[in-house]
Amino acid sequence: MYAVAMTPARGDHEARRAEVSAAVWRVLTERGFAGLTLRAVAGELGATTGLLTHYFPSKRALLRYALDLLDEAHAARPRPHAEAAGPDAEGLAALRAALLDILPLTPESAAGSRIWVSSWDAALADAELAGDHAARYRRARSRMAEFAAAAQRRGELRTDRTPQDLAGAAQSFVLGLVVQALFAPEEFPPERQRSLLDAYLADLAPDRVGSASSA
Amino acid sequence: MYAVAMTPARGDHEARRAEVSAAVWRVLTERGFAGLTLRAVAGELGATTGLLTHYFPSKRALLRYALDLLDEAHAARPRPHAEAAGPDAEGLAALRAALLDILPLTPESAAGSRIWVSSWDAALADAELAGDHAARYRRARSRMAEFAAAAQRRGELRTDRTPQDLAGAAQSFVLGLVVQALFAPEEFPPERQRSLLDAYLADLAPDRVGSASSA
DNA sequence: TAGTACATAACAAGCGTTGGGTATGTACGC
DNA sequence: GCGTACATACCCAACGCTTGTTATGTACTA
Repeated sequence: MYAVAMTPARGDHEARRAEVSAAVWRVLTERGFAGLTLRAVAGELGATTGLLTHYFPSKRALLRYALDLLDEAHAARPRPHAEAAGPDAEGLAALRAALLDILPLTPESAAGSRIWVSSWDAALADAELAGDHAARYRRARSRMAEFAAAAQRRGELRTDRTPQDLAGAAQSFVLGLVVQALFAPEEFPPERQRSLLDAYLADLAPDRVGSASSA
Repeated sequence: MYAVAMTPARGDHEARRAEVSAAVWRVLTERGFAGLTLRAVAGELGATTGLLTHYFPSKRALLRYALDLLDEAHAARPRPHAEAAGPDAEGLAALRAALLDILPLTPESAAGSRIWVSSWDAALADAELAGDHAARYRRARSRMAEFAAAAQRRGELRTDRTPQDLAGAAQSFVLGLVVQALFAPEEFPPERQRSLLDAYLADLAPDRVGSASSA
């Protein structure tokens, strides 16, 4: 339950930190990094900056924790696409599910995407944040590379590319689609995002022989 | 000539504004948007904030002008890829050239990419800036859609997709590749960016019969 | 009584912006 | 050719405000 608990079991330190992080997310989606101030976060929380400094030593620490938590929450959340593909989906279905999970197909995931895109500026200017991001994307890539390798073994993906190239290319495609969808949501509605992704994946199928024959 | 003229022909208003914009670019590449202050720009220029306010009514105006000028400069710059493909290249070659021009293949274009990615946060929080960006990307997409349509007519691209879908997908792919290259430059060196793009375009070829893709 | 969980208030630093001051031009009547 | 008049191009100093951070006070809990 994500109810807006007034006070979360006084003394529950970790829950309070999570609540603060959620307030950070809200501020980021609404005002971007330029609008992320301690007072804005506190206001979003109905509290004062004194609360924030009680739980976090600095603004940077607060931000890193919020981003970490967002990433974890994304990884741990119920995944409609992954489950639709079956909990132990392998190969192409798993790859497709992983890619779909990145796209801003719902308002909530759009808010999350918005935060990640926004965080790129801060990250590129801060070595530590950049390292966090690089690690995150690398991890996602290697996970997808495993799916791609399995898909190749199953004959679902063309084998004239390495799984790493397939994963890197697919992640590129999806990340770029996220950006475009954020800037032109009416031009890239969920259905089109899905169809573009499926078209992309269809082109990665192994060469079919004789499907349309001509000399 | 891009010499660092000490004073650009006193009275040359526009040249000064361009110089200021260049200083903005430098600050953005080095410190990101969080570090973009009038004092930083002035310091980069060896001047004071008085100079800036003399040429621009506000910081926002200064930023918009700098981004506009960066976009124009990109569009007008000598294009090695476009020229290699021939000045009047059409179809797939033109599309490939346009896509290559977006990738951060050189340190200079990497700096430009860095600025654009950084600007996404500010843009997503500012309707006017977001409009500028959306217009820019839309324009680029429609240009590429024309190339794609020509390529289809020439039999260079598969025809079971609309030119708009092909352009949108290609731009997504390239934008995402830009992001990944910025965060993991050692993993996405220029050669790999190029080969990933070429692999992507190869998959968009019309279905070939019987010729397993040579690789 | 001790400690946690805050609110409150103040701090110095830095921000965008403003306005006054000062050179350095250009225009023009003489 | 020269002095006056005015505009341009800046520097400099200061304004009011916001920022992250710190210190202090206070209520509640155990």
